[in-house]
Amino acid sequence: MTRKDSAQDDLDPTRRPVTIYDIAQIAGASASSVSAVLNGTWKKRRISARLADRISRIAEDQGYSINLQASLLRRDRSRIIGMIIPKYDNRYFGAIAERFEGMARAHGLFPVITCTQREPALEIEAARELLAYRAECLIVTGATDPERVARLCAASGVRAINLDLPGRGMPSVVSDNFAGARDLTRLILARMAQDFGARPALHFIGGRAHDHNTRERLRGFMAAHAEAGLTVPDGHVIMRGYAAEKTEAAMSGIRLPDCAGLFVNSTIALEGLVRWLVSHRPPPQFRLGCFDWDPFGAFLPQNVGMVRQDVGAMLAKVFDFVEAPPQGSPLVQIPCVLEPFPAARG
Amino acid sequence: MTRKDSAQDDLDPTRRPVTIYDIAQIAGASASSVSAVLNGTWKKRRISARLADRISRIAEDQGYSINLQASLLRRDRSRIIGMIIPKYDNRYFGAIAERFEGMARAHGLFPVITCTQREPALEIEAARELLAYRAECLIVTGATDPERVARLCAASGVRAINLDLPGRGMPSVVSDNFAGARDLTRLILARMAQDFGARPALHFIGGRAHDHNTRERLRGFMAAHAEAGLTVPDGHVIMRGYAAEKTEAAMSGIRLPDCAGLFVNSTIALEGLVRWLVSHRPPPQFRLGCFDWDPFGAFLPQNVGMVRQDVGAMLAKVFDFVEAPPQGSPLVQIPCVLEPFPAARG
DNA sequence: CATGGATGCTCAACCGATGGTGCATGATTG
DNA sequence: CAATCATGCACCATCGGTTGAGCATCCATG
Repeated sequence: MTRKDSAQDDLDPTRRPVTIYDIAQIAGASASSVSAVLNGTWKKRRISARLADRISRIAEDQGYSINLQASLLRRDRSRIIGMIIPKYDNRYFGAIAERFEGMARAHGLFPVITCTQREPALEIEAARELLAYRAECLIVTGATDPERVARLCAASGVRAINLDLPGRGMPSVVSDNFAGARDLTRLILARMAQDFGARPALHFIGGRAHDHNTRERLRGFMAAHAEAGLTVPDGHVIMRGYAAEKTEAAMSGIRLPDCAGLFVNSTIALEGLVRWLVSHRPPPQFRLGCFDWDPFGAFLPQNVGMVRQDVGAMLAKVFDFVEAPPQGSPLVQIPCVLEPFPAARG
Repeated sequence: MTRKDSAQDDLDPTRRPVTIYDIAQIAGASASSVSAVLNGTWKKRRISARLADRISRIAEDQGYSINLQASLLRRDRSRIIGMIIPKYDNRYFGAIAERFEGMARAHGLFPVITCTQREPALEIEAARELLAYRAECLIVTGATDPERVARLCAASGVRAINLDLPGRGMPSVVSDNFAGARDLTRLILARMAQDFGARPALHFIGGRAHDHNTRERLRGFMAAHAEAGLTVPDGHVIMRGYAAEKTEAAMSGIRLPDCAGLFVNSTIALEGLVRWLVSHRPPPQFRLGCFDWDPFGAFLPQNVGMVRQDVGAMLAKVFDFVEAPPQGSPLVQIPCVLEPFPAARG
């Protein structure tokens, strides 16, 4: 094989990628013509179809790949849309990431997602990096300190949109956590009445006391109790964070009554609960409901229903804001979907 | 507020980001000095600490953010490492994405992940895009056509590493699907013998017949039957794809014997099975095991165990290859971890 | 006081693509 | 046959950093 078969002789790691100058040389044309042909502006620039054809062919068999670094440097828009997200590995955030990518592509944007492990330092770091790549817009999902990120973006003139958690000074799209939690609490109470003829105040487990979503859900939880004429004792609300281990430990630390109902705040907390269930017998009369959805969560026999956040609707709203920046900093609440499970299963 | 408070007066979307030239102007220094100071090479370039300090301070309060597009264009390395992955929204791929990001950052690389929905066209598209961003290396996870991607990368002189599925012509890191499936099959058979005193040939459900992993797992499934002196009837192997709906439909299409054991090939198939279980009664004597792990899968009462792929070990090997490109195209198999669940639960 | 070496900084050529401007040619018109 | 216009292309500045090379200045040395 001679050196000339360009795209074929691989293996050489020192070979630099083909540029428009290489192609210009081969075609006996100028780099600007090559550029025009390859980015589709050749008609406007009055390049002949003959030359356009020749250049396209050469680019093809040289395996040309545009250098977006260079292209974007020159252009005014990067078409990069960034997202920072706490985790990938649960269904809620997994679904957000996946839908976000799909919708971004559908809008002709290049999505870059970074996962920040709920660590404030990583969030800032990730935001900086996305800004350095000149992202046009940043979607800030479930951030611990969205305002800090918002300031960073504002300083660079980049728009930021909050998802999942609200923040001052930027548009936010969140679930209607209050209504979702209230409805779920009602459901658990109703099922307990139906199955056990009793309606004790429920326990609330998981999340962080200062987290907006947890607060809203707790508010809904309380509202449902209030409307049922129930008072929730202090010890019934247990918020030690989102990690599964923390929930597992918390469960070991309390004594549930013989007839108990549990409001589980997130599938991660549910995972902890489920670990606890392996080694401890649940109370004889036991029901639970979970805020957030997981396909397998439905198969816990005591689970009466799950609240599913409407990821599609949330992202649709986010992209509305991307397309048409809103006035001010609206807070949009998207209704959740309550999925009750069939009764009488355990 | 006067116009001079640079980083503070936000809101103006037409404002261009601050460049090293702006800073040079303010500092009364040259752009090259600013560049040297801001990228840490100033000592080597014999810039005085005094000037370095002044420049740093100015950069700080101008809210300077380097334009990586420009920086990377000039440098030889992009430090971008790309990954294409079929989905985010199951625990296996979610864990891969999350670990990958963490490890990439630990190696000083910028991870960019793209999710391809198992669509060959999207895979190629995504690979092209990552190459256009001049990624230094591409991790190809669970691709439907890894060789095509490999050719694309080779043509650009970019290294590609296969993860989860092997491919010719590039290093591959995959699970030891054969051993994992064999061990899981043994476990299911043993539990059925223990619980029901019977050991019928199991059913295998989920996956695609031409998928490498499915083939290997089927081989392990068969090997375990063979060593137990069992023959697997033709109708027992049902491979109609990975989607949950397909598994659900497939389950409705077969009649399980009264004493049945199921090898479920992936948690996605398990999700389908679980949907089927809602509306249909399982056979009176029923056990299952699942290849792939999910925290909630453990709570299906008939589930005797799950095979967990060792994502940490797989990615560690991948990054070994990233750091030190191997000779040739080795295929590394990483052992899976079988997690048996406590017996006597249903 | 010439010589040599450090010190502190600037100049200018890149990296690869883009697009405004302008120069030849050939075709068309008065 | 000159004037006008369309056609087909090339030239070159530019985007924002990076970096080899080089120019002053200052201090120490013989």
